[in-house]
Amino acid sequence: MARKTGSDGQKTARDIRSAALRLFAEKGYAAVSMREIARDVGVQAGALYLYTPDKQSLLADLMISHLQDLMAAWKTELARVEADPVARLDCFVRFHIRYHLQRIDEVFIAYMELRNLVPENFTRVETLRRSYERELENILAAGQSLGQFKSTDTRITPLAIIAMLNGVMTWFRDGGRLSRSDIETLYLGHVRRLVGLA
Amino acid sequence: MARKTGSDGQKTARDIRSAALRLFAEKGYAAVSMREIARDVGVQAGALYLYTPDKQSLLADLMISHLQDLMAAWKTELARVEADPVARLDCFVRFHIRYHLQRIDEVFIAYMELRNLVPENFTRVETLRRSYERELENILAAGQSLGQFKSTDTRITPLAIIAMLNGVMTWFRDGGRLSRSDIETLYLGHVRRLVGLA
DNA sequence: CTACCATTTGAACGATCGTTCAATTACGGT
DNA sequence: ACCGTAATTGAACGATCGTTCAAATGGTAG
Repeated sequence: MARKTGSDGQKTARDIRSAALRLFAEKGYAAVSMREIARDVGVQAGALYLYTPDKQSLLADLMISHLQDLMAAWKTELARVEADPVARLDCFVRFHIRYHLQRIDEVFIAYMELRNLVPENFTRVETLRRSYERELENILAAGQSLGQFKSTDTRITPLAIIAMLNGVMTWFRDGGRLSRSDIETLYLGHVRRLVGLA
Repeated sequence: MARKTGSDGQKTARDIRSAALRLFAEKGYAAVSMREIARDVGVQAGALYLYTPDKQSLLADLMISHLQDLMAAWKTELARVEADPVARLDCFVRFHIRYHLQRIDEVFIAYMELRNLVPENFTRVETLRRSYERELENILAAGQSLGQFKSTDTRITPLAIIAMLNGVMTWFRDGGRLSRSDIETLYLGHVRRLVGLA
């Protein structure tokens, strides 16, 4: 028994990625076997290797894709906003929350599975994260130089803000007391005050 | 060959805990074998079972102990502070950063290894975390009712603050540009502004 | 219809895992 | 010195892991 009726390589590829993403986020990379991913997709473990060279590449690819997509999406969003640092900060906060709340599993692995990357992949992921963080740094630096934001450490304050925003992804669930829009607004308030805006 | 000269059960117990803590934090629970922990300590894997019923108990114990110690330490600290919410908030922020910067591995596993707990242990850990979070909630609620802090969501704002504080543990290293005391002061500034102070 | 490529299976390899337990040795108290 | 308990070893069990690959089957184009 081999190839099955109706098999579709492109669909299988997508299914593998999405199963891996979900299972890695839920149980952790090391705790999820290739057999478990395969079972979830409905194939045998050996089939996965037609789509990924190995387990590590599967994880790295998921993480790197996420960060690249994030950056591309941010750039698109940024292009729609006026150059004013206050408007950009608002935009960043809302974007970050909205984008990540739609990709909770990606956020999880992007932050929690760094330990499972081999050095080369770790470096690539770190570099991508760093460039995203630098976007917020630039906004804060511009706002501070215009006297709009309080003068703070422009390397540390962005880290603080992003950590705070990312915290949402650990507890938020649709159907709770607060809507996604509520969260955006609440956290925008936190951030605005934190940087010294009303 | 069996018991070795100079063996000391109490020392071995301590060594096992500290090796497990370090390795779990560094590589993740699922990625670390009992053999690796044993090797680190200088015994065989079978020896670990004199000290812990199983691997899961080792993890759960590390996490639960940490949270219990944290709460005890916080209560001790709190007893030294006047009842003023502003003073208490300051105290909480400095305490949280100082305490956790001395226990980076514990923080790591307390947040990153929840997924690897069996339901019963998960519940116990969640309960302990929740009671710590409630301490900050109480401070904020008191400060808001006295008009000292801006009126915000007293469930969400503490989560935001703790997430932000915990972010420090992912990047701080001694010997960098900022000292621990610098970090405390910087983050206290963030938090004070965030709650509408200063 | 045929040939070729795509897709999948299932068996197997070498490796490691969590855990158990009988045997061995060390230590301390009487 | 002797005995009982503590501490450790090392072998082994049953299980699972990541990965490879030859064989088998499906689908499509000419």
